[in-house]
Amino acid sequence: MDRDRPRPAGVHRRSPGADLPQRRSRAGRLDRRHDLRRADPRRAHLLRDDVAARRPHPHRHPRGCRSHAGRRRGRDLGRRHRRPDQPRRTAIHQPRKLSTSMSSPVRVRFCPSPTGSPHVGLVRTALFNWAFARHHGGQIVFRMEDTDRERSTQESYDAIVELWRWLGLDWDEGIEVGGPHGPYKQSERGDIYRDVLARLRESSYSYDCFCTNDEVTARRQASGSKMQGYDGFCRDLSDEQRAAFEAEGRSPIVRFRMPDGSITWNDAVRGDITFETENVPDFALSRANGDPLYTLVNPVDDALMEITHVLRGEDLLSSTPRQLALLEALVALGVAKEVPVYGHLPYVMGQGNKKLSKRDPEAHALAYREQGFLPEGLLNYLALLGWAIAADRDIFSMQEMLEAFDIADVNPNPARFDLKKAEAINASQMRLLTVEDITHRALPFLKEAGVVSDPVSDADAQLLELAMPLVAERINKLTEAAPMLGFLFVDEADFVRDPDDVAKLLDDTGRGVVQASYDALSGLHTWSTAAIEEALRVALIEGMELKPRMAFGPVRVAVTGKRISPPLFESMELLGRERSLARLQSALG
RNA sequence: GCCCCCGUCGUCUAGCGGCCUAGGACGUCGCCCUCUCACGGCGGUAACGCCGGUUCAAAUCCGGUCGGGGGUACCA
Repeated sequence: MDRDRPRPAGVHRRSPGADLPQRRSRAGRLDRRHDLRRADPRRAHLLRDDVAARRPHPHRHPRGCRSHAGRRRGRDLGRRHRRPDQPRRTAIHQPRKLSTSMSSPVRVRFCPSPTGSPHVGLVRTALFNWAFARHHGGQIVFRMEDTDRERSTQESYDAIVELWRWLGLDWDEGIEVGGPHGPYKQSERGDIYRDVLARLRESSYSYDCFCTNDEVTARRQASGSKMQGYDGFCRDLSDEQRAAFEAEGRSPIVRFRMPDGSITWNDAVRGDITFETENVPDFALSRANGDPLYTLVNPVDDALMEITHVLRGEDLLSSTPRQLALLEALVALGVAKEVPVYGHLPYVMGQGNKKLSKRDPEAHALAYREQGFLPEGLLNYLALLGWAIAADRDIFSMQEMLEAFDIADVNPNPARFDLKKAEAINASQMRLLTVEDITHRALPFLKEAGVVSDPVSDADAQLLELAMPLVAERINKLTEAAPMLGFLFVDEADFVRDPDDVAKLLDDTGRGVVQASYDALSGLHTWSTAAIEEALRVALIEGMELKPRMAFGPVRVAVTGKRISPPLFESMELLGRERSLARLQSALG
């Protein structure tokens, strides 16, 4: 075996600048940039603003352009039970010059699976793709990965589209809008996959495999191998062996033949990542019934849709060497033009140290809309999970984000989803809105809660316009407007007071305060905020020598029904003399 | 087991060898404002996982270690 042979220098992956250390730290992105800057200040700038977008071939060091002559070939690590007399494939997986011109436009994709309720991690990934593409003036393709017939649902599909539209994550081609690379639902691309699969089978990049899982496991156990995954048994089947399997009635799956050697790519978020392919078993491209698998369709569609940058979740990182190898095969077969740049975004974690799962209530993105979040608020918060616009600032618009966004600035470590902070960010975004805007956005919630009529009557609209300034500045979510405004809109017959608040504040003392208030207000000439306040202060603070807190509490409960309300005097002005006095009266029992 | 990723306050982050007795935000605690709530203002709390190495100088570079996470499918 040649396993002990020293590796040729510069094999496949090392940079020409051998003096430059291969750095890997928690801020790998910084190291990359630093290296680049040192290498050539002019390029450092380029990289930051343009090239980071359009990194060279993923198998090359960013400083790129190394010939692959010295690349390790045919390194046999003894895996896959290859017999010594068998020929060894060495030609595949030979990196080649690819047409990754700096000027080719950025193309990214959203590619959710319509299974279940869309997850905030999915939204964060989409947001970074969006910001990246928009920053570079690129295009976004929206593809629906619905190959899993069992789990894909129309409800989920609709929820995703609705969510994306609500968030304003727009796309240039894909589902719902069409485009030149359609269809954009994988379930409608069966012919394409069949065709690609056929070409792969004709080539030596793949082979038919007749093994069952149990057989593979049994062989692993028998050999004492600790490796997991497929063992390469069917790699070089003779015609006789093949015929024997077929005679047994077995139908094969198509397996990709992983090349020897190592695979390195320059991850847009993490820097160089290398896998020895001995640790990457041959993988299935299709089921025995011919159905293509994700392992095939995802890279094929990226290739066919001419995706230049694949920014996806960290959970897919370990499948990247397989995809890269397949993509290179597809390039060799003329199916793909080039291999995209890959970048792996960190996880969004939930409570504890687990990836936020669909079981966690915080995971459901659409729930935030129902809870009264602004799309700006959710997006702003999600952007903060792994990215920062500046050292001392975390409130920004999507416009500001797309201007500032650089994928190389994305922090590779996983982030925990913090609902409190999400709410605080949302609150800050809320304060940036005008009262008119908040009114407009709160309207569906007010209708839903039955506070205003639907459609809104003129009277309700008028009152709302006067009342919203009182609440707009004190709510942190859209849903908080309804409970604050209810007392103003409710019919007198339906007006009720919170029993707890009544018990606490409308005791004997409280009723005395209400009586005094009634007396002070019933004769008031002008029913205005200032006049009401003046009258009550004279009667309660000066007359009864009450602390303001003690004085106005009972009045508040009497008039608004709650301990917590918009400012009292303004509220009473809006409510009007008659209704205010009637409520004071009715509170007396 | 094997492979890969990640490691700065409780949480999200800034940090690009000296601007760091480590900055901001959320949370939390205290105070102020105040008719409730919310907003707003002021102040406090709290972190470079550990051990080596390189260097005049390390949160930052290198190695190791420990810890966390993911993958290891005819799922995606």
